[in-house]
Amino acid sequence: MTHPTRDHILDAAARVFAEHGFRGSTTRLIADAADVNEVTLFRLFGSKDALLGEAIRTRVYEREMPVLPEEPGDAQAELTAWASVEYDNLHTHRSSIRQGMTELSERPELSRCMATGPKGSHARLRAYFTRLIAAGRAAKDANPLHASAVLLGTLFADVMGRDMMPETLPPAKQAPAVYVEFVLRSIGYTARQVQTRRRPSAARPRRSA
Amino acid sequence: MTHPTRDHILDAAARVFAEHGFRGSTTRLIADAADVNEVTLFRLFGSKDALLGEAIRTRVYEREMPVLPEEPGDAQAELTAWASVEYDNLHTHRSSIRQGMTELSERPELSRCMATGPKGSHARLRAYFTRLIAAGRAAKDANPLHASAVLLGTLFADVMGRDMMPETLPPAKQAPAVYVEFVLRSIGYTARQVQTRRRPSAARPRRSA
DNA sequence: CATGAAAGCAAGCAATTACTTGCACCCAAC
DNA sequence: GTTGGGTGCAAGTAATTGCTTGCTTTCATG
Repeated sequence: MTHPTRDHILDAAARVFAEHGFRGSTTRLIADAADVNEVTLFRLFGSKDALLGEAIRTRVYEREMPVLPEEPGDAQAELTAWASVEYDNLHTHRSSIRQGMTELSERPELSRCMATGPKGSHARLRAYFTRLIAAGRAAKDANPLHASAVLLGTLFADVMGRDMMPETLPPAKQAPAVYVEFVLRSIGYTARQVQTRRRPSAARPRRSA
Repeated sequence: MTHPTRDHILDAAARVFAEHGFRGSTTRLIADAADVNEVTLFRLFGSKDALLGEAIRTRVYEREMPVLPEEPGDAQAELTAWASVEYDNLHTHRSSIRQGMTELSERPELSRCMATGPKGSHARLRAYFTRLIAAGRAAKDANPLHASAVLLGTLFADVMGRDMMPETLPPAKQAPAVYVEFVLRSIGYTARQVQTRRRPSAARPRRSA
């Protein structure tokens, strides 16, 4: 209970930042949003830079990322589940992400913490595709980096563009599933049961080793 | 020659906007970039809003868009050519596009002119895929809206993300071709010569009707 | 050369903004 | 009860920013 208002202020600062960006987030605006006196901001955080820096780091970029199974089972289902979480994540933070992207040129110190999330997602996704291909469940000449770039890129672009032009996109509820299916088709994914049909009743794929 | 400096100033304003956004584009900064006196800006354009509004409209969003043939011929080649132009376009204006996206909430009047470009691209692309499918050159159950959303989205995301995390993307020079091939695979595209192999020496596809 | 439109220059104004200071207040712990 | 850490409040400061004003300079045209 040393600082009961710190979290509260950081939340408010992150909200204001998402809406107005760095320059637009005046200390008055943040203080009003947090319902504290403007002076309190400076006493607790020292400066606007420090406050917004901590707010952005802790409320936007240090979020948990979904994981993919080590060993691919039902790839369609697993990737759809993964993509849905990623999609919701992106959607929730779309304003902050937009603002953060434009701030990159003026605040390069944010660059590293901004990129870690997507980089991690890409690494996990590419590894998953690599395993899928190695297991012979997708075309041998399929390129896992391309598949990952396309799937992640499409999710990202959907979230960024939907507000402005929703009619150019599939319905939001189906979007992750649609994109996953599209990508799996391209890499020539074959479902497990088809692959292992010879063995009797292999309907339920084994869990990861 | 009524206003020899107008164009010059608009160019400079667009450059400053791309780097600093609306709030960051002070009239002093624009005047310096255009190498004119600050007062001239107000005499010629009236206000910062009017100046930047015209600059953004004319220098960023009223650009020419590449076209696709009415009748699909060599879809791989045609789409790659189209995507390359679109990609370069996006790349050239990526900073302005980023800035514009964040400004949407505060300057909704820009929304319409921001969306026309991508909406047009999407419409053309979807129509092209529709014809390709109707011509029996792609899977009958392929969805042209999905294909268009994925291809455009991937191009967009590539351009937006490459500065920050290039290692998660294919090399820039190959990117458009890679994405086109990936999408064509997914919709089960079959090249013309394969389709019309029965007729003798139909190597060169006919031009559009 | 004379004229007039357009640009430059110096100065300033009012509003905003990040940040500071000094003081009063509240409330839990000793 | 009193002490003390944290907060609110009022006021202020220096810098920035959009925009204006008054005047001088430039320069192509008649």
